[in-house]
Amino acid sequence: MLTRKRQLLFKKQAEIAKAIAHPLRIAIVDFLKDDEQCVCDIAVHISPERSNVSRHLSVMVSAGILEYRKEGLKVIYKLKTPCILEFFSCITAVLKQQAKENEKLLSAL
Amino acid sequence: MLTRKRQLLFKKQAEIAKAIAHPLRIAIVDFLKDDEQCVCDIAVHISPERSNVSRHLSVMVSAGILEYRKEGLKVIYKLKTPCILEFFSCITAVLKQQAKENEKLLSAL
DNA sequence: TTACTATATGACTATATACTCACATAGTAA
DNA sequence: TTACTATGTGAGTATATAGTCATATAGTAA
Repeated sequence: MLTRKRQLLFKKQAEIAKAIAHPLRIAIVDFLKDDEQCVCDIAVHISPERSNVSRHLSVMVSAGILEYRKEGLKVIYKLKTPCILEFFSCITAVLKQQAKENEKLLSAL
Repeated sequence: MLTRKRQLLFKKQAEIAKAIAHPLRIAIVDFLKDDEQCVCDIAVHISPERSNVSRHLSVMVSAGILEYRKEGLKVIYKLKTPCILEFFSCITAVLKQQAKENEKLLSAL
């Protein structure tokens, strides 16, 4: 059985993974990959529902994925742990494999 | 705004991320990192609730993270996309950074 | 001060997810 | 056939998450 210590580790890891596991949040992370951005620009780029964007941003801040600074009226978010981006290269690999399998299946029909 | 195509991509990526984002599922992936394992051993190692373990396994199979084969009565699961493991090294980096910050905060009190 | 802009949050509803129990299925062995 | 073992699933409840609207806060500018 798992030790308490390992259980705690897996729980923490799951919290971080959960904080990424949403289409809009992934879109936000992708949008932030090169540069920090204000909520205003994130909203324009990702989704017009400001309050929803705010919530998604705060989920990722709580999880330690993003950080922000205030500049006048604007709040500017940026990736705190850019290695998150590597995660997507793996996910993309999973998706490619799935596509390959579907292709195989299709050609067998 | 996001194109439909990119929205679809982010949705797919989120599905895969969601399939990992659970403490038990992470524990299972970790348990499978070196070798394939039957449900019986996974249950012994991770959690005694067989039906719950079954469900978590099927979530990850649907997402394309795991695959399985049957051998007699046993069903043996293995990682289909081992790059998932790299994901954890990033998550661990996030956790380490958080720990460092907490330390800093503590020493400032 | 008032009016304005950018962002965050409370409260609510809708939906998704996790867990549990009982039962079903499928393979094994007598 | 019956009895057994390993695994999966239906149905229910409990909990978590997402999205929306209205409102609050904080900074700016007149």
